Amino acid sequence: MENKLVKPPMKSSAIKPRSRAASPRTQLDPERWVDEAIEVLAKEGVTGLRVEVLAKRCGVTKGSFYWHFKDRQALLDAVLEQWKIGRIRDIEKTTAVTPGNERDQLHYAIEVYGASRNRKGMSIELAVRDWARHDSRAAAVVEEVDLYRLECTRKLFVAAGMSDAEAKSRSLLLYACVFGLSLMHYAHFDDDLASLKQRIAERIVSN
Amino acid sequence: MENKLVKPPMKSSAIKPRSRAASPRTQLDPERWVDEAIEVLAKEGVTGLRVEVLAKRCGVTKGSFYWHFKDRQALLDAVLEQWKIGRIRDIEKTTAVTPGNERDQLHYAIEVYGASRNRKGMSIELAVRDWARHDSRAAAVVEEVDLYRLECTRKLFVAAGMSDAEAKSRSLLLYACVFGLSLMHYAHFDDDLASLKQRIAERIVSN
DNA sequence: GGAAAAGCATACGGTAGCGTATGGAAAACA
DNA sequence: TGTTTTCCATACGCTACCGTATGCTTTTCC
Repeated sequence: MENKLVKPPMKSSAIKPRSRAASPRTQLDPERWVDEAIEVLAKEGVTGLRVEVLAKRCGVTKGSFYWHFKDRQALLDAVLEQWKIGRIRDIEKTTAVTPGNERDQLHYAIEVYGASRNRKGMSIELAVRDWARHDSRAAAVVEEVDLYRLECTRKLFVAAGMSDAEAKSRSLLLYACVFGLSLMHYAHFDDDLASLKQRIAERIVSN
Repeated sequence: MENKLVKPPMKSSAIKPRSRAASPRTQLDPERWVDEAIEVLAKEGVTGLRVEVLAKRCGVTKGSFYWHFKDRQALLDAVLEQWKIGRIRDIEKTTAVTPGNERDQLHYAIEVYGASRNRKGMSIELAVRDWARHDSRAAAVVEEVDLYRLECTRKLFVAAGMSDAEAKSRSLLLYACVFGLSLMHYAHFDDDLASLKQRIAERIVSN
């Protein structure tokens, strides 16, 4: 008893935190909670992220939750942390400079968010950003991620031959457009949305 | 009794819905509720738009609310309707074609949202768009407003001498960027955010 | 001035959610 | 095997909501 930690020990390794080697049985949840929480966050937003709802999704009750987390806020913090880690790792993958095809990478960075695929990722993105409008913790994380992203694509624009000032403005334009598009409802604005998006991408990336 | 209407009579005129000409006394609230609701919506989001909270803000109790509205959903519908009306009227004002200075109008349309002013308007905008992610009614209204906006700026781009296809893509780029920027946290990305925004606006509007 | 309606307050039942307390089962350890 | 620790279920009190019922007060109308 008296074990209410903000974060449980998290015995390092991914599976089987126990000492023995063979016990794939009841499968206890170290960070399963956070993964499931992010799912709910994407679909319902922060306000829909209730501990009793989450527990039901995990097939357990609140009792389990409050053993792993001090309170709801501790879960929210963990969600933000995991989201940040994941985003930064993703950005590094996408924007690692490979001299010669920087513009292709920029196009890829645009497409990766825009399409039907990665719909879930964008849902999380929007949920976190809306969250950030009311919560300073979330706002801080979003700022961190944004600055990292902006810096990464800025480097790509510089590597593609642009001035520093131009690279900065293009970098901001790129992400603003990506997130903005995901916020709009323009499905009936044109028959050929693909080429519409293509034009936009060219406008962002080209000289 | 038995007067539960989805919308009360709304005796046409703006003030004094009564017949007599002189009774500026207790000030009963026909659409005051909706105005106040939009305030709350901007600050707390749809999920924060509770009838008891709203009633307290209006200085009354639920009893009053449920006389004016059938239920919470009726208020939400009224909010959406009023938002739509207001947006469309605003767009018409901003983008009315006055031959010769279409590009200035486009720049103005960008600035009008971007700056410190109109912070409240953008809060409402984002709240409604987040709302639209979970509610089909809100989504329909957002789509309507978006298509109207996109069409208006499209005409401006055409009037400025662009091809139809180019005008469409620029129009979409414009609004995506405007909303996207309001979603990001880039305050520390550069010392001179003003010229950064200026560059972006040029990229959107210029040839 | 009195009846009728408008506008609001109060009180009630019901649900959902948070966090706590406590006990029980299963695993780990000795 | 027995004790300790881990992990989870159940039950509780509390608050914030929604929507309804009912009654009171102020206008409105005749």
